[in-house]
Amino acid sequence: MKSHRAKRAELADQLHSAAIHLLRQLRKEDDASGLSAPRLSALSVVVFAGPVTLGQLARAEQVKPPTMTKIVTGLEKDGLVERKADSHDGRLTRIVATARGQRILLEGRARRVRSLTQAVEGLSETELAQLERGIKVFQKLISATRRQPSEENAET
Amino acid sequence: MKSHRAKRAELADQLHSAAIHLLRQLRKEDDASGLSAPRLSALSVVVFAGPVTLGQLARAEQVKPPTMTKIVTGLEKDGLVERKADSHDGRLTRIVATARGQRILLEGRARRVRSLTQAVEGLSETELAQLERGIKVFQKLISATRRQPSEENAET
DNA sequence: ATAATATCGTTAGCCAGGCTAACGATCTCG
DNA sequence: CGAGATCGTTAGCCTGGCTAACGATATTAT
Repeated sequence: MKSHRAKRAELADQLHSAAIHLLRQLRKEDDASGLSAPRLSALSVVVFAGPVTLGQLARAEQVKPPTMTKIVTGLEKDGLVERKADSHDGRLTRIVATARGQRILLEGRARRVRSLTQAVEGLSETELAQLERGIKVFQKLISATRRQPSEENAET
Repeated sequence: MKSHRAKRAELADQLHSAAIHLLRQLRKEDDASGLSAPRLSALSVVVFAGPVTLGQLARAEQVKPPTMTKIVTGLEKDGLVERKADSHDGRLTRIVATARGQRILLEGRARRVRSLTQAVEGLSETELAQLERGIKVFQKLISATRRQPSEENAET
Protein backbone atom coordinates (compact mmCIF):
# COMPACT_ATOMS: atom_id res chain seq x y z
CA MET A 1 0.00 0.00 0.00
CA LYS A 2 1.09 3.49 -0.79
CA SER A 3 2.43 5.13 2.31
CA HIS A 4 0.41 7.58 4.25
CA ARG A 5 2.76 10.43 3.44
CA ALA A 6 3.27 9.65 -0.23
CA LYS A 7 -0.42 9.61 -0.96
CA ARG A 8 -0.99 12.92 0.69
CA ALA A 9 1.97 14.54 -1.02
CA GLU A 10 0.64 13.31 -4.32
CA LEU A 11 -2.75 14.81 -3.61
CA ALA A 12 -1.13 18.10 -2.69
CA ASP A 13 0.69 18.05 -6.00
CA GLN A 14 -2.44 17.32 -8.01
CA LEU A 15 -4.30 20.07 -6.27
CA HIS A 16 -1.52 22.49 -6.98
CA SER A 17 -1.40 21.59 -10.63
CA ALA A 18 -5.17 21.76 -11.00
CA ALA A 19 -5.30 25.24 -9.52
CA ILE A 20 -2.62 26.44 -11.90
CA HIS A 21 -4.38 25.10 -14.94
CA LEU A 22 -7.71 26.48 -13.90
CA LEU A 23 -6.41 29.98 -13.43
CA ARG A 24 -4.41 29.90 -16.62
CA GLN A 25 -7.62 29.12 -18.42
CA LEU A 26 -9.59 31.86 -16.76
CA ARG A 27 -6.94 34.46 -17.47
CA LYS A 28 -7.79 34.15 -21.13
CA GLU A 29 -11.30 35.27 -20.38
CA ASP A 30 -9.95 38.27 -18.53
CA ASP A 31 -7.96 39.33 -21.54
CA ALA A 32 -11.21 40.02 -23.32
CA SER A 33 -11.98 42.82 -20.89
CA GLY A 34 -9.12 44.86 -22.28
CA LEU A 35 -7.84 45.42 -18.75
CA SER A 36 -4.62 44.15 -17.26
CA ALA A 37 -4.79 41.89 -14.23
CA PRO A 38 -3.76 44.56 -11.72
CA ARG A 39 -6.29 47.04 -13.06
CA LEU A 40 -9.03 44.49 -13.21
CA SER A 41 -8.37 43.40 -9.68
CA ALA A 42 -8.26 46.93 -8.32
CA LEU A 43 -11.42 47.87 -10.17
CA SER A 44 -13.11 44.86 -8.68
CA VAL A 45 -12.34 46.07 -5.18
CA VAL A 46 -13.61 49.54 -5.97
CA VAL A 47 -16.83 48.22 -7.45
CA PHE A 48 -17.61 45.78 -4.67
CA ALA A 49 -16.19 47.60 -1.66
CA GLY A 50 -17.73 50.91 -2.55
CA PRO A 51 -15.80 54.18 -2.28
CA VAL A 52 -12.46 53.35 -0.85
CA THR A 53 -9.35 55.38 -0.08
CA LEU A 54 -6.21 54.89 -2.08
CA GLY A 55 -4.39 53.49 0.93
CA GLN A 56 -7.10 50.95 1.63
CA LEU A 57 -7.02 49.93 -1.98
CA ALA A 58 -3.25 49.55 -1.91
CA ARG A 59 -3.46 47.34 1.16
CA ALA A 60 -6.27 45.29 -0.32
CA GLU A 61 -4.18 44.64 -3.40
CA GLN A 62 -1.03 44.09 -1.37
CA VAL A 63 0.80 46.82 -3.14
CA LYS A 64 2.53 50.01 -2.00
CA PRO A 65 0.73 53.35 -2.28
CA PRO A 66 2.85 54.73 -5.15
CA THR A 67 2.01 51.68 -7.21
CA MET A 68 -1.67 52.10 -6.52
CA THR A 69 -1.43 55.75 -7.49
CA LYS A 70 -0.30 54.63 -10.94
CA ILE A 71 -2.97 52.01 -11.30
CA VAL A 72 -5.73 54.35 -10.23
CA THR A 73 -4.44 57.04 -12.57
CA GLY A 74 -4.66 54.55 -15.41
CA LEU A 75 -8.19 53.53 -14.50
CA GLU A 76 -9.16 57.16 -14.20
CA LYS A 77 -7.84 57.97 -17.66
CA ASP A 78 -9.95 55.14 -19.03
CA GLY A 79 -12.98 56.62 -17.28
CA LEU A 80 -13.55 53.59 -15.07
CA VAL A 81 -13.06 55.24 -11.67
CA GLU A 82 -13.02 58.76 -10.25
CA ARG A 83 -11.10 60.42 -7.47
CA LYS A 84 -13.27 62.31 -4.98
CA ALA A 85 -11.98 64.48 -2.16
CA ASP A 86 -13.09 63.38 1.26
CA SER A 87 -15.19 66.09 2.88
CA HIS A 88 -13.95 65.43 6.39
CA ASP A 89 -10.28 64.66 5.84
CA GLY A 90 -8.39 66.55 3.19
CA ARG A 91 -5.60 64.01 3.04
CA LEU A 92 -7.81 61.26 1.76
CA THR A 93 -8.67 60.43 -1.82
CA ARG A 94 -11.81 58.41 -2.21
CA ILE A 95 -11.94 56.21 -5.27
CA VAL A 96 -15.32 55.42 -6.76
CA ALA A 97 -16.27 53.40 -9.82
CA THR A 98 -18.01 55.15 -12.68
CA ALA A 99 -21.05 53.59 -14.34
CA ARG A 100 -18.78 52.50 -17.15
CA GLY A 101 -16.35 50.95 -14.70
CA GLN A 102 -19.13 48.94 -13.13
CA ARG A 103 -20.41 47.77 -16.46
CA ILE A 104 -16.98 46.69 -17.71
CA LEU A 105 -16.24 44.80 -14.53
CA LEU A 106 -19.53 42.98 -14.37
CA GLU A 107 -19.32 41.97 -18.00
CA GLY A 108 -15.85 40.61 -17.43
CA ARG A 109 -16.93 38.76 -14.37
CA ALA A 110 -19.80 37.20 -16.26
CA ARG A 111 -17.43 36.12 -18.98
CA ARG A 112 -15.05 34.63 -16.45
CA VAL A 113 -17.69 32.73 -14.59
CA ARG A 114 -19.43 31.56 -17.72
CA SER A 115 -16.81 29.15 -18.93
CA LEU A 116 -16.40 27.61 -15.54
CA THR A 117 -20.10 27.44 -14.88
CA GLN A 118 -20.70 25.80 -18.23
CA ALA A 119 -18.27 23.11 -17.23
CA VAL A 120 -20.02 22.67 -13.90
CA GLU A 121 -23.31 22.28 -15.75
CA GLY A 122 -21.91 19.17 -17.33
CA LEU A 123 -21.46 17.36 -14.05
CA SER A 124 -23.73 14.66 -12.73
CA GLU A 125 -25.45 15.08 -9.40
CA THR A 126 -22.96 12.70 -7.83
CA GLU A 127 -19.99 14.59 -9.16
CA LEU A 128 -21.53 17.82 -8.02
CA ALA A 129 -21.85 16.55 -4.49
CA GLN A 130 -18.27 15.31 -4.56
CA LEU A 131 -17.06 18.63 -5.84
CA GLU A 132 -18.96 20.45 -3.16
CA ARG A 133 -17.42 18.42 -0.35
CA GLY A 134 -14.02 18.64 -1.99
CA ILE A 135 -14.21 22.42 -2.09
CA LYS A 136 -15.00 22.53 1.60
CA VAL A 137 -11.89 20.54 2.35
CA PHE A 138 -9.98 22.67 -0.10
CA GLN A 139 -11.00 25.80 1.75
CA LYS A 140 -9.98 24.34 5.06
CA LEU A 141 -6.65 23.45 3.58
CA ILE A 142 -6.06 26.97 2.42
CA SER A 143 -6.71 28.51 5.79
CA ALA A 144 -4.42 25.89 7.33
CA THR A 145 -1.68 26.75 4.87
CA ARG A 146 -1.97 30.40 5.69
CA ARG A 147 -1.05 29.83 9.31
CA GLN A 148 2.19 28.03 8.56
CA PRO A 149 4.99 30.55 8.12
CA SER A 150 7.54 27.85 7.27
CA GLU A 151 10.43 30.07 8.18
CA GLU A 152 13.70 28.26 8.48
CA ASN A 153 14.99 29.84 11.65
CA ALA A 154 12.19 31.52 13.49
CA GLU A 155 13.90 30.57 16.73
CA THR A 156 15.38 33.39 18.69
CA MET B 1 -34.91 26.51 -2.50
CA LYS B 2 -31.82 27.42 -4.35
CA SER B 3 -32.16 26.79 -8.05
CA HIS B 4 -30.21 24.18 -9.91
CA ARG B 5 -28.28 26.80 -11.84
CA ALA B 6 -27.61 29.12 -8.94
CA LYS B 7 -26.07 26.40 -6.89
CA ARG B 8 -23.72 25.40 -9.64
CA ALA B 9 -22.72 28.97 -10.37
CA GLU B 10 -22.00 29.44 -6.70
CA LEU B 11 -19.81 26.37 -6.65
CA ALA B 12 -17.95 27.62 -9.69
CA ASP B 13 -17.36 30.87 -7.88
CA GLN B 14 -16.08 29.19 -4.73
CA LEU B 15 -13.76 27.03 -6.72
CA HIS B 16 -12.44 30.04 -8.52
CA SER B 17 -11.82 31.89 -5.29
CA ALA B 18 -10.20 28.91 -3.63
CA ALA B 19 -7.76 28.45 -6.50
CA ILE B 20 -6.78 32.11 -6.31
CA HIS B 21 -6.13 31.98 -2.61
CA LEU B 22 -4.15 28.79 -2.82
CA LEU B 23 -1.80 30.13 -5.44
CA ARG B 24 -1.43 33.45 -3.68
CA GLN B 25 -0.31 31.54 -0.64
CA LEU B 26 2.17 29.42 -2.50
CA ARG B 27 3.68 32.43 -4.19
CA LYS B 28 5.00 33.48 -0.83
CA GLU B 29 7.04 30.31 -0.67
CA ASP B 30 8.45 31.13 -4.07
CA ASP B 31 9.56 34.51 -2.82
CA ALA B 32 11.98 32.74 -0.52
CA SER B 33 13.92 31.53 -3.56
CA GLY B 34 14.92 35.09 -4.30
CA LEU B 35 13.72 34.65 -7.88
CA SER B 36 10.84 36.41 -9.57
CA ALA B 37 8.01 34.32 -10.96
CA PRO B 38 9.10 34.62 -14.61
CA ARG B 39 12.68 33.66 -13.79
CA LEU B 40 11.65 30.80 -11.56
CA SER B 41 9.32 29.45 -14.19
CA ALA B 42 11.89 29.71 -16.96
CA LEU B 43 14.54 28.09 -14.80
CA SER B 44 12.16 25.28 -14.09
CA VAL B 45 11.81 24.54 -17.79
CA VAL B 46 15.56 24.63 -18.28
CA VAL B 47 16.17 22.30 -15.37
CA PHE B 48 13.52 19.76 -16.27
CA ALA B 49 13.57 19.95 -20.05
CA GLY B 50 17.33 19.84 -20.33
CA PRO B 51 19.22 22.11 -22.69
CA VAL B 52 16.70 24.11 -24.71
CA THR B 53 17.05 26.82 -27.27
CA LEU B 54 15.98 30.32 -26.43
CA GLY B 55 13.11 30.13 -28.86
CA GLN B 56 11.78 26.90 -27.36
CA LEU B 57 12.01 28.46 -23.96
CA ALA B 58 10.13 31.55 -25.12
CA ARG B 59 7.36 29.40 -26.57
CA ALA B 60 7.17 27.25 -23.45
CA GLU B 61 6.75 30.35 -21.33
CA GLN B 62 4.39 31.93 -23.84
CA VAL B 63 6.55 34.95 -24.23
CA LYS B 64 8.25 36.62 -27.21
CA PRO B 65 11.93 35.98 -27.89
CA PRO B 66 13.16 39.45 -26.87
CA THR B 67 11.50 39.01 -23.50
CA MET B 68 13.14 35.65 -23.02
CA THR B 69 16.49 37.14 -23.96
CA LYS B 70 16.14 39.49 -21.00
CA ILE B 71 15.07 36.78 -18.60
CA VAL B 72 17.87 34.45 -19.62
CA THR B 73 20.39 37.27 -19.35
CA GLY B 74 19.22 37.87 -15.79
CA LEU B 75 19.48 34.19 -14.90
CA GLU B 76 22.90 34.04 -16.47
CA LYS B 77 24.13 36.99 -14.44
CA ASP B 78 22.98 35.20 -11.31
CA GLY B 79 24.93 32.14 -12.41
CA LEU B 80 21.86 29.91 -12.68
CA VAL B 81 22.04 29.10 -16.38
CA GLU B 82 24.58 29.27 -19.17
CA ARG B 83 24.37 29.95 -22.88
CA LYS B 84 26.09 27.39 -25.07
CA ALA B 85 26.56 27.62 -28.82
CA ASP B 86 24.98 24.81 -30.80
CA SER B 87 27.61 22.89 -32.72
CA HIS B 88 25.38 22.12 -35.70
CA ASP B 89 23.42 25.32 -36.11
CA GLY B 90 25.16 28.60 -35.46
CA ARG B 91 21.90 30.50 -35.07
CA LEU B 92 20.85 28.59 -31.98
CA THR B 93 21.65 29.35 -28.37
CA ARG B 94 21.29 26.42 -26.04
CA ILE B 95 20.41 27.24 -22.48
CA VAL B 96 21.55 24.88 -19.74
CA ALA B 97 21.16 25.05 -15.98
CA THR B 98 24.26 25.32 -13.83
CA ALA B 99 24.64 23.17 -10.73
CA ARG B 100 23.68 26.18 -8.67
CA GLY B 101 20.59 26.74 -10.80
CA GLN B 102 19.49 23.16 -10.24
CA ARG B 103 20.04 23.38 -6.53
CA ILE B 104 18.12 26.63 -6.16
CA LEU B 105 15.20 25.33 -8.13
CA LEU B 106 14.92 22.04 -6.31
CA GLU B 107 15.11 23.70 -2.94
CA GLY B 108 12.33 26.06 -3.94
CA ARG B 109 10.23 23.19 -5.15
CA ALA B 110 10.65 21.40 -1.85
CA ARG B 111 9.66 24.53 0.02
CA ARG B 112 6.60 24.98 -2.12
CA VAL B 113 5.38 21.46 -1.71
CA ARG B 114 6.11 21.34 1.97
CA SER B 115 3.58 23.88 3.14
CA LEU B 116 0.79 22.35 1.13
CA THR B 117 1.70 18.83 2.13
CA GLN B 118 1.82 19.82 5.76
CA ALA B 119 -1.69 21.13 5.47
CA VAL B 120 -2.83 17.90 3.85
CA GLU B 121 -1.26 16.00 6.74
CA GLY B 122 -3.73 17.69 9.04
CA LEU B 123 -6.78 16.24 7.33
CA SER B 124 -8.83 13.38 8.69
CA GLU B 125 -9.25 10.22 6.65
CA THR B 126 -12.76 11.28 5.73
CA GLU B 127 -11.64 14.67 4.55
CA LEU B 128 -8.83 13.10 2.63
CA ALA B 129 -11.24 10.88 0.76
CA GLN B 130 -13.50 13.82 0.03
CA LEU B 131 -10.60 15.85 -1.22
CA GLU B 132 -9.48 13.04 -3.44
CA ARG B 133 -12.85 12.66 -5.10
CA GLY B 134 -13.18 16.43 -5.34
CA ILE B 135 -9.89 16.73 -7.15
CA LYS B 136 -10.95 14.13 -9.69
CA VAL B 137 -14.03 16.16 -10.48
CA PHE B 138 -11.94 19.30 -10.50
CA GLN B 139 -9.61 17.80 -13.09
CA LYS B 140 -12.50 16.75 -15.27
CA LEU B 141 -13.83 20.26 -15.03
CA ILE B 142 -10.58 21.73 -16.20
CA SER B 143 -10.27 19.53 -19.21
CA ALA B 144 -13.84 20.44 -20.09
CA THR B 145 -12.96 24.11 -19.88
CA ARG B 146 -9.85 23.83 -21.94
CA ARG B 147 -10.03 24.80 -25.56
CA GLN B 148 -6.55 25.11 -26.96
CA PRO B 149 -3.91 22.76 -25.58
CA SER B 150 -1.01 25.19 -25.59
CA GLU B 151 2.48 23.92 -25.03
CA GLU B 152 2.70 22.50 -21.54
CA ASN B 153 4.87 24.23 -19.05
CA ALA B 154 6.43 22.18 -16.30
CA GLU B 155 5.19 24.27 -13.39
CA THR B 156 7.01 23.37 -10.26
C1' DA C 1 27.26 28.00 -56.91
C1' DT C 2 25.09 31.69 -55.80
C1' DA C 3 21.23 34.54 -54.90
C1' DA C 4 17.02 34.91 -52.46
C1' DT C 5 14.58 33.67 -48.47
C1' DA C 6 13.73 32.00 -43.91
C1' DT C 7 15.06 31.46 -39.15
C1' DC C 8 17.22 32.71 -34.80
C1' DG C 9 18.67 35.65 -31.29
C1' DT C 10 19.81 40.31 -30.08
C1' DT C 11 19.33 45.31 -29.80
C1' DA C 12 16.70 49.50 -29.37
C1' DG C 13 12.95 51.68 -27.65
C1' DC C 14 8.35 51.86 -25.78
C1' DC C 15 4.93 50.87 -21.82
C1' DA C 16 2.93 48.97 -17.33
C1' DG C 17 3.61 47.92 -12.82
C1' DG C 18 6.55 46.90 -8.90
C1' DC C 19 9.73 49.30 -5.34
C1' DT C 20 12.09 53.16 -2.04
C1' DA C 21 12.98 57.88 -0.78
C1' DA C 22 11.51 62.31 -0.27
C1' DC C 23 7.96 65.80 -0.07
C1' DG C 24 3.75 68.82 0.58
C1' DA C 25 -0.56 68.94 2.50
C1' DT C 26 -3.37 67.91 6.14
C1' DC C 27 -4.89 66.28 10.48
C1' DT C 28 -4.18 65.40 15.58
C1' DC C 29 -2.56 65.97 19.85
C1' DG C 30 0.25 68.02 23.48
C1' DC D 1 0.04 77.10 18.28
C1' DG D 2 3.61 73.82 17.21
C1' DA D 3 5.34 69.00 16.69
C1' DG D 4 4.58 64.92 14.87
C1' DA D 5 1.81 61.49 12.34
C1' DT D 6 -0.67 60.22 8.20
C1' DC D 7 -1.88 60.35 3.34
C1' DG D 8 -1.16 60.66 -1.42
C1' DT D 9 1.97 62.12 -4.96
C1' DT D 10 6.36 62.73 -7.34
C1' DA D 11 10.86 61.24 -8.81
C1' DG D 12 13.70 57.74 -10.08
C1' DC D 13 14.98 53.00 -10.47
C1' DC D 14 14.16 48.01 -11.89
C1' DT D 15 11.85 43.99 -14.20
C1' DG D 16 9.28 42.11 -17.67
C1' DG D 17 6.04 42.55 -21.43
C1' DC D 18 5.75 44.17 -26.51
C1' DT D 19 7.15 45.53 -31.75
C1' DA D 20 10.44 46.80 -35.22
C1' DA D 21 14.68 46.31 -37.16
C1' DC D 22 19.04 43.96 -37.79
C1' DG D 23 23.10 40.72 -38.32
C1' DA D 24 24.38 36.17 -38.61
C1' DT D 25 23.44 31.83 -40.13
C1' DA D 26 20.81 28.03 -42.76
C1' DT D 27 18.04 26.62 -46.44
C1' DT D 28 16.05 26.70 -50.81
C1' DA D 29 15.58 27.96 -55.60
C1' DT D 30 17.58 29.11 -59.75
